[in-house]
Amino acid sequence: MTEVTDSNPTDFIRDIIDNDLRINKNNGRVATRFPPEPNGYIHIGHAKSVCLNFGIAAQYKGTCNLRLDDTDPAGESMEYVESIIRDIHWLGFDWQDRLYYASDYFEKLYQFAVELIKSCNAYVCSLSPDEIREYRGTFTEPGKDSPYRNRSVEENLDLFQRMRSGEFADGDHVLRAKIDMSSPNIVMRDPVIYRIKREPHYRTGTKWIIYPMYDFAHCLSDALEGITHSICTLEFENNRPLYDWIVERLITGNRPQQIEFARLNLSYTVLSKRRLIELVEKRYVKGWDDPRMPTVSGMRRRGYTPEAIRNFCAQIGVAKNDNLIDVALLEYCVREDLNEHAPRAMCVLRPLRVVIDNYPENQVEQIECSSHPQKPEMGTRKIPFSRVIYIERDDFMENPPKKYHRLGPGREVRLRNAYVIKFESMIKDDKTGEVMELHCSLDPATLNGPPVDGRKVPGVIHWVSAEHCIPAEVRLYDRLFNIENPGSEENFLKYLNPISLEILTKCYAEHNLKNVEPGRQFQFERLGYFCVDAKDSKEGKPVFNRVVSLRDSWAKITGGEKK
RNA sequence: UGGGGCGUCGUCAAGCGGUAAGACACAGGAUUUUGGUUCCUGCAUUCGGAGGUUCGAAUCCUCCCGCCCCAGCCA
Repeated sequence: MTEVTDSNPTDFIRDIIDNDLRINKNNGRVATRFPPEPNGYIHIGHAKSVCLNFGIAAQYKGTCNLRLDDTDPAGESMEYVESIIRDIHWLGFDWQDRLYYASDYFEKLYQFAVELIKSCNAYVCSLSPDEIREYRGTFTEPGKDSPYRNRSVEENLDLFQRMRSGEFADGDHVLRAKIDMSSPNIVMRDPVIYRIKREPHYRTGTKWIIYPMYDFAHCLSDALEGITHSICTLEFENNRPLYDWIVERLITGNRPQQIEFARLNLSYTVLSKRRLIELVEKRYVKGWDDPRMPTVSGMRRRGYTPEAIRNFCAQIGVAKNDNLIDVALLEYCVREDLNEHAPRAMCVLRPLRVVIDNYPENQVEQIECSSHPQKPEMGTRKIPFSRVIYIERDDFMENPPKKYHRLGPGREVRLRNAYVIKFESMIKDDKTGEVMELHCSLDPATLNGPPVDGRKVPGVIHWVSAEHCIPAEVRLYDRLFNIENPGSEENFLKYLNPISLEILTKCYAEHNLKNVEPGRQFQFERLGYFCVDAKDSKEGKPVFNRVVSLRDSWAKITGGEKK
């Protein structure tokens, strides 16, 4: 885990906290929590919330708890809990000993429910699910009171106890808060707060047959933990009156305050858990950590850094406007971080063989080059140069367009960190006409400086020595969807990008990349930032994931076709 | 349709009655052995619209328009 030292942003939530502190609310205490349900992996949208909650705690010298909101056994599992813990730690945040589970509060929550029954604020309702819906009314018509609304406290207590002990089938009864069936806010029309569900819970097993609903469990969990500011997303705004209603009746002293902000939407991807689960389960991606996924584990495997993600979250801000953040901002944030920290290397993705005719057959020269052009402190490495090298296929064009700076008939280019070479001839495949090999000559005086006669060589291309390079697999990723806002489409799968992954198996990398640490990032010069895949790399045969390409102003000029 | 929320540059987002920050994107230019980095420069006379209050309004008032959320025994 890295220590978070990012500077503090400002937003409307921090304004509220500043004001609370000014009036000494909660005795100047600030306590937040991040409350995921362990039914999926967390994604970049959760990261926004993680940065907000943990960031506020750090800024105000308060605390932020991690609480697993596991009140619905369906779909929840320890695998998800473990992934959430791993991902938040990786992002750079820590909750010390404050790891909590809503399921640890089940007994307390049950007692709270009993209390609510005793104060005539809750009742057992025996309507069927369909009937409950009918009785609820609509946006324009008020609901009707349940015929069970006025059961006696004794009967309610008895029934609720028997719900717990397993006397009834799922759906036979529920516990409801007794509020107002004619409330214009549908959430307040006697909401269900406990249901019978015969489903084993990943932590409590078969101990419980009834489970509290979110609205009941969440606010009380906050209160039990002494949370001061309960930050959640906008869709819970309608639930805030219920949050307050419950807390007012059951909690004395300091009560937590719910504050809502707009969830993150990112262009060209989806962030709803339902849709991400669908991508995983229907195998459109290779798992939750597929490098194309916007999950934290997917981004980690892709090669994103925690710093980049945190900085992104700081850049996008916190407000209440619906938003669709341009994925270009995320890419900017990784480039910014990796440009600073990733050592440079050379790798040829689509090799073209080049023979330097005037270079001696058995000569090998070790060229020392820096690992970072602006940071000498990052050191140097040696790269062998020899008679036969590989260059990138599209760094040669037989009929180059105007302004093309690379190799072509009659042209010269600089080999990065090495000599200037000049095109002499090419060998083509008789049948296909494809260029198979180039023959060039080098200018021996150009290793450490420009040509002595003062001629300009505008192009620089990367290369590897054929004899010394190592084979590598490189995976190029593109956006998962080909429309800006797939999340707004019901049939979002229709817009999956068919070429979101391109696997190149015949790449050649400089020999220094032979045994690299999984998870390490490099800049492959002129191409982009690449990360050693932590799962599929083999000893001496690394697999590289492209994190993000370099900005490419040449591609912009030529129409931006993908490399 | 009842309720709740939101409308400031292409995308985010400051602004809290004193005359529109910043970031990304975009467009130019300089430097460059990465068509990278870095560095300059440009980019809302106007804040969803219309009225009103005021010496002065994105900020206050009124009406209108648009978008999002809520009718799970999900969270």
